[in-house]
Amino acid sequence: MADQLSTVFAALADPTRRDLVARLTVADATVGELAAPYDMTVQAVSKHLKVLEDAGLVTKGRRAQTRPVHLEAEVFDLMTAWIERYRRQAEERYQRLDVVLAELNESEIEKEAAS
Amino acid sequence: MADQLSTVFAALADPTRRDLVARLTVADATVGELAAPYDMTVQAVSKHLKVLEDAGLVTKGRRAQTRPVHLEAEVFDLMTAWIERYRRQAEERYQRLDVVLAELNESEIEKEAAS
DNA sequence: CGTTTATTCAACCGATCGGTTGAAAAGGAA
DNA sequence: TTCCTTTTCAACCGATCGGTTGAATAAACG
Repeated sequence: MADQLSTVFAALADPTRRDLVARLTVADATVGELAAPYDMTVQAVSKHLKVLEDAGLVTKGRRAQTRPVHLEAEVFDLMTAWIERYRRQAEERYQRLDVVLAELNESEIEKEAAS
Repeated sequence: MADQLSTVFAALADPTRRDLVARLTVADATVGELAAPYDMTVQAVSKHLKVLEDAGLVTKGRRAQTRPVHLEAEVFDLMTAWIERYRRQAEERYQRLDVVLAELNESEIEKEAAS
C-alpha cells in the first residue's frame, strides 16, 4: 500500500470525508447515522468510512448489528508534523534571503559612501 | 473546480509532489532541475507542477526559456487551520468526556461512602 | 535565418475513484 | 426458526489520475 501520509492526505481530499471527520469530532456515530444527511446510498458512505479507516483516521467498534465509528485524532499529528516541518524550512529560507538582501544593501551603501 | 482545501490535500497526497514541495523549501528551481532526480519524463513532472500550481502551492516565473518554480507557503495555513480546528474540537470533546467520567467516578465514590 | 534548449499541449493507456445496484453476512426480535 | 435491521461485499460504470510518446511553442545562440 501507499505510505500513511499519502493515504491520510488522499482521505481528506474528499469533502464528504472531511465532513464525516468534522461530525465525528462531536460524537461517535453509526454508519447509518453518518449516512443519513447525504444524498447518496449508505454503501457509498460505508466505502468512504473504509477509506478513513485505512488511513487510520477512524476505527469501528461493534455493538449489536451496528458499528459505532470513532475518530482517531492522533493521526492529525502526522500531517501537522509534515506541514510544519516544511513551513519552518521555507520560513528559514526567507530569513536567509532577508540576510542576503540586507548584506547586499549594506555593500550598496558602502559603494555609495565610497563614491 | 473543487474547493481549494480539496485540491491542496489532493496535491499533497502524491509522494512525488510532496518531494517537490520539500525541495522547493530549500530554493526555487526550474522545471528541468526539478525533474532531473526522478525516474520519469519531464512532461510528467511538468504535470505534477501544474497540479501544485492549481492548488496555489506554487507559482512559476519566466526567465529566458526557463520557468523558475517558487513555493507559496501561505497555502499551508489553510490546511493547518482545518486540521487544528477539528483537532481542537476533538480534544474538547475528550475533555468533556473526562468531566463526565470524573463525575461518574465521584458518584461512585459517594455510593462507596454511603454504603 | 536555422538550431538548440526548456517547457507545455494533446492524445492515449491502464489503474484508481466515487458512485450505483444487488446480494450476502451477522445480530437482535417475533 | 423466520424476519428485520445494519453493514459489507461484489460487480459494474463513467471520470479522473499518473504516466507515456509525439508534436507545438518560445526564447536564446550560431
